[in-house]
Amino acid sequence: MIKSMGLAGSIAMPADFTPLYRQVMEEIRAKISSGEWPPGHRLPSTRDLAVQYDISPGTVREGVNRLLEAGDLRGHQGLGVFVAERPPPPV
Amino acid sequence: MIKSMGLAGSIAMPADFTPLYRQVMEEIRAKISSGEWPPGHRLPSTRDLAVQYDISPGTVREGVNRLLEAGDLRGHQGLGVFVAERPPPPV
DNA sequence: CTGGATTTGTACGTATGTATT
DNA sequence: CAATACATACGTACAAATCCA
Repeated sequence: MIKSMGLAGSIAMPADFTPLYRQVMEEIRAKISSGEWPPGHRLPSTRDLAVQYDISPGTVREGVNRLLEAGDLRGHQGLGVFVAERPPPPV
Repeated sequence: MIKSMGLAGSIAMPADFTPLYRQVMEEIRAKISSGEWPPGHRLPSTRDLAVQYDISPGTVREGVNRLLEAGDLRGHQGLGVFVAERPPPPV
């Protein structure tokens, strides 16, 4: 689950803070690794993910963009974002 | 050089259109490859690059973010963005 | 065939927080 | 303390592609 922690206006930021967009990446990668979202699976729309996580669409997009760049996901305009058929090559 | 081509309001979009943020990535990678920006070199600030390219800071950031993720660049808050000392591992 | 709805992709803008000089 | 610069988060707008009634 993604917790925004109410950063704005908070007194102190925890040392182990993980940015929301990175939490999004972790959530998605976890679902892929666990098999909940197998290769070819279509993800919920950006807007739906934003509603689910209670964060802005732009922040979801930020995380998804990096997974697209990394090769974990494949995006198709008008269709959706899908789990890559072949996992990205390890570093 | 980055040319925005005046997308908004244009009659037709060229088939070989490359997004502005990708042109930014190419420009930066070209300067790194050519040796103009060697490892450890500090890049101009995001704002300065935006002025140079005549695009918005957010779009520069979009390209820089992906190069940071890919390992080509290293960012340091309050300091700037630097060419990575060691090039990212090839895919 | 046409038009609307949906969804990704791109671009821009604003605000705030954090780190360094 | 002030200025600079990156990092994050949110928001808006429009274009392009797809699907479907």
